[in-house]
Amino acid sequence: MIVATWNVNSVRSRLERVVGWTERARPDVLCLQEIKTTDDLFPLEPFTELGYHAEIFGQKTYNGVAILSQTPITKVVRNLPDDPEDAPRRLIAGTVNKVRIVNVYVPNGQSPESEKFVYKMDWLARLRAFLEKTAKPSDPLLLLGDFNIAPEERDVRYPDLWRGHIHFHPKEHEALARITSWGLHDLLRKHHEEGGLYSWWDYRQLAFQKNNGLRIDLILGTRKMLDRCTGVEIFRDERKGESPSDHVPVVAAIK
DNA sequence: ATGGTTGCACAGCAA
Repeated sequence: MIVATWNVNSVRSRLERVVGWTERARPDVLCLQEIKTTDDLFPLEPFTELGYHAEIFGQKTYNGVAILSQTPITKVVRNLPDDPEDAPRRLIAGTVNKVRIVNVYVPNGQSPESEKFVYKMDWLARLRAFLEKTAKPSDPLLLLGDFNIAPEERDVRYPDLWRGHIHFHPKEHEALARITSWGLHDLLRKHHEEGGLYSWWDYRQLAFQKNNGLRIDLILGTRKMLDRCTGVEIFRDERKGESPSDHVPVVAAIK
């Protein structure tokens, strides 16, 4: 089973690219973040033509997540249990081929001094509680998406410049460690020890041309998933060409 | 340190 995550930064403005990549890569499961559309305006047809089922959890203008799958998606959950009805739409979970898929778009946090950073920390704590409450570390479970956190120095091109800012802040690392300590492993690190593997480059300051990147799009898995994982790849080329997302797809193969 | 770019939606926010 091929499982992919991609923050597409608007599925409607990026439709041709997203459909084109999906057609070539043919993931069994594709988790999208920042679809930036309400459910009724999600461009479903090109995906159903490719044979995908879809569970969408969108909103106007911002955020929004979706799971596309070549096999049916069951037991769908939208947002965290303690989220109010009008909370930003950042989480959708479902079961595909007996694997629990938890697709997240973690809050950006804006800056470590902002209220939004407090919200990011709280959201991550509630995500940890959600895992505890709804799953077991012995389950076949993947937690994947845009974490807006680069785990380690080797995941950041210029760690000394990023340290203490959002995406590479000690408090974020604590919050992420709380989540992984529940029983999750960074699947990419089973197969790749090296640095320089990034999934996001800012649109500004020619960040991609200078390779000022971060690995903030992660595929975490329970022990069973770690054992079944046969490879993880980052599709760096999707940052090139006409109107790319600022993120690229990350893909895990699960036997 | 600041401001750089993109999307949505048509000003200014979020990232």
